[in-house]
Amino acid sequence: MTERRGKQQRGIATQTALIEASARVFARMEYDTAKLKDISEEAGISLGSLYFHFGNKDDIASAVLDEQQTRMKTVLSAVAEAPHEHALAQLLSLIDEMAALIARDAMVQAGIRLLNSLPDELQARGYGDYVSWQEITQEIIVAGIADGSVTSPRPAEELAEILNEVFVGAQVMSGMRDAWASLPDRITRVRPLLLELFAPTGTR
Amino acid sequence: MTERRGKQQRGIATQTALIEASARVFARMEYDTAKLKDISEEAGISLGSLYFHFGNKDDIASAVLDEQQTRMKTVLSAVAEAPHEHALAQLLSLIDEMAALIARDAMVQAGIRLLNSLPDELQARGYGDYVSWQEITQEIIVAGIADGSVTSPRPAEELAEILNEVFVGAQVMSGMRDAWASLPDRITRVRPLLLELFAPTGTR
Amino acid sequence: MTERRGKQQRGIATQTALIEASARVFARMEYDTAKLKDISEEAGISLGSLYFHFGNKDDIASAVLDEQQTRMKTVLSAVAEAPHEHALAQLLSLIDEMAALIARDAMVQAGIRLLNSLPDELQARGYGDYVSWQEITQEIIVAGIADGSVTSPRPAEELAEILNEVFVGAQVMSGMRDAWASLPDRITRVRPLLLELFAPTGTR
Amino acid sequence: MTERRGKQQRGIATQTALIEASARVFARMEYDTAKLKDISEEAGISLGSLYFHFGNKDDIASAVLDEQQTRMKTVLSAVAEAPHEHALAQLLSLIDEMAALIARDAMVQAGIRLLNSLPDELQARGYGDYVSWQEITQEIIVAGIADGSVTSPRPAEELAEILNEVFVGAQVMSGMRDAWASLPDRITRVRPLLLELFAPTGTR
DNA sequence: GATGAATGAGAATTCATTCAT
DNA sequence: TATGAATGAATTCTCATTCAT
Repeated sequence: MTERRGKQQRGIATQTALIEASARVFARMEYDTAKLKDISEEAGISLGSLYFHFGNKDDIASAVLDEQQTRMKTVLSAVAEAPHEHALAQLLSLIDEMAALIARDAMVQAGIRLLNSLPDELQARGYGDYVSWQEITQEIIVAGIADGSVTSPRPAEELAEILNEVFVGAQVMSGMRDAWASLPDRITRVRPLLLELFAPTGTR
Repeated sequence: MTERRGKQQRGIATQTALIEASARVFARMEYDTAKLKDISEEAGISLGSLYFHFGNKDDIASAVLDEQQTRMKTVLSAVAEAPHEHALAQLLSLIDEMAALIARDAMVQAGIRLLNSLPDELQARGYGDYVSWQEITQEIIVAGIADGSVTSPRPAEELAEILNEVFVGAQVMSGMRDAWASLPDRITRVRPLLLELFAPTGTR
Repeated sequence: MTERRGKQQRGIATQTALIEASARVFARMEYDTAKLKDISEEAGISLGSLYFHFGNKDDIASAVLDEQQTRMKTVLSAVAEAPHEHALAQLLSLIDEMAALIARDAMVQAGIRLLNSLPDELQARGYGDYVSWQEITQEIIVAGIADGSVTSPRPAEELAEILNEVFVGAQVMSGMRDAWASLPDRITRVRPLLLELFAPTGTR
Repeated sequence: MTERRGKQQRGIATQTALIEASARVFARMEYDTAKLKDISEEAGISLGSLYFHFGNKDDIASAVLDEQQTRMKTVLSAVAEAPHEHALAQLLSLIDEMAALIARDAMVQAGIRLLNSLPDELQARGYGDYVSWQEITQEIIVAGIADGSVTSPRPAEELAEILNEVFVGAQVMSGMRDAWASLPDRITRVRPLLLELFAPTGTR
């Protein structure tokens, strides 16, 4: 019994190591560019073992994407539960936290890069879409409109879309330039623009 | 003479067809995902012929990137030569024209996508960088500061960087959603933000 | 431990089989004429496996050349350690042994043939040269001059060069005519000439 | 008529240029290593034209080999017709002349190299063999035995074979080291050995 | 669970040869 | 005659996946 548990634990450790190595690799290069050998070498674990734990390349990417979503949701929940003056403050806080997460977590970086280079089968599995993130921000924006912190006359959907664009732009540029290290700074830098977006000067 | 020209023309026609087919393929998928057979089939030209005109996959990507740069420079020159009230107007016009170009031209779309999926050797050849574009916009911004149309207290470099972020964000989102068709609209939509960026309300 | 050794052994066995099959193929035809499929079929091992063990065609040729050198050095050492009346006897013995080795060992035959058909990259790796063999014989000749067994007034370097020519001539002819089978006989046949070379009649 | 003759002349000039370019290329590398494009570039003549004049790669090699034989026969005849004290002198003279020819004539160099790297079909066409050369020298040796200039007790065939070996050895070494430039010197250097071969000291 | 080895289905690339002009 | 272009049949090489231990 103890032995079995030992084995299980060992297996889980391997699996974790593999997912983390995958994240590091996928954060560096596209899906097709990343070779399973790169991953097994990055993890220091044999290719055979990789296949014991994951059925194929797609599954590994899925695992990374799942883990990414988990980590993003954790941040999301934390922000949701923290007290905020109003919805706009919460939204800005969410963006800050998300930027910080991306900057520090290769798993999330990998997920971001994977979204742009996923084969069709995986796209179909429901990854490969910014939709859910956009829905979340949109909800907060709606709340902001309700509580008066968002005064822009634009519809919530459009605001969410624009926010997304700006955020993605900062992500892409920081991803290209310095492996996302500069993302938090970049976000800080565009905050005035976002404020103007959500609460234009004339309307405040 | 005519004979020679005839042969050259045929070759040039094939080469052009190949570059355009490559552009369509690279606009759809990453460098590694795109197979040379995809290109040769898209062009209706044999793989062998492809290799007669281009030495290898890298060379084809290079040719696409070269042609992209040519087309972007054409638009750039046109905007530079057109009369504008002031530098800021010129900058906004440039962005509009560039968005329109991207939306309609697979060559430019391919170039954009290639920038994110280029193998190292090609990166080294001087592609793979937004730098030159950023320098161009920065120059115009400097002119705008000089002629008073840009009133933001931020340094020109930072303004250029932020503009770039917003533009790239719109590119990426439109690229994912609808093959860049919505890019011009997206740019139109963020214009107020850009105005606020370059000429903040309090400073106008 | 046993398990690991078992796996390694299997791999080594395959590798050995591949090198030996390569030797047989390269002994029969030039580098460019030999196809990797010839080798993999000769070895009864898949092309993929060949690439698992050797990165490319050059590496296989290198492996063959390395093994050839090893085998030649083995003979060399054996002759060096065996007792001889004088250096000239040792030299003649070395030539005999080398001829016998060439006649019986496809690895060495392959190496010989490869030397004439190696691509430039491999030439550069230090193969593709008779120099070291010539240096060895030259050293023995110098010893022969010292111990009086070599009485020719020619400089040692020239003697080594001429010896080399005669030896190579016999190699080439036997290689063309009967896959090196006749080499030992040919060497025996030219012995009087070699004696005359090292100890001319008038000087003995 | 004149026009036709003009055209024919032009064609012959092209053909000659092609054969000579082929010779230069084949003198540098093996049959399989030499690419038809190498030849057409060396000649400065298009690949298409090459195929107009020669049916395929084999035919080009054949043409080179034919021309080589012509040139060797010319030297042979010249030596045969020149007056000599005795057959041995003629033989040595023949070897000298042949060495000089090889050293200066890329066509002959090409032929030599081709002999070792010819595909089977060409071997079958009667090239690929030193036999005829050996027969020629053997005949002279027989004459030498008859006129007393060759005093070796060895049979003529063996003498011819050994001569061949030594000559080939010198060819190969000079071919590898300096594109056959040193061949005449090498031949001069081994002359005492050859004398000893044909007229051993004790028998003169 | 884990590993090194093996495999086959592509993918990139080469090149003798043919074609259209 | 001559040429640039085109082609297809190899050939080398890659890599996700499977296998044996």
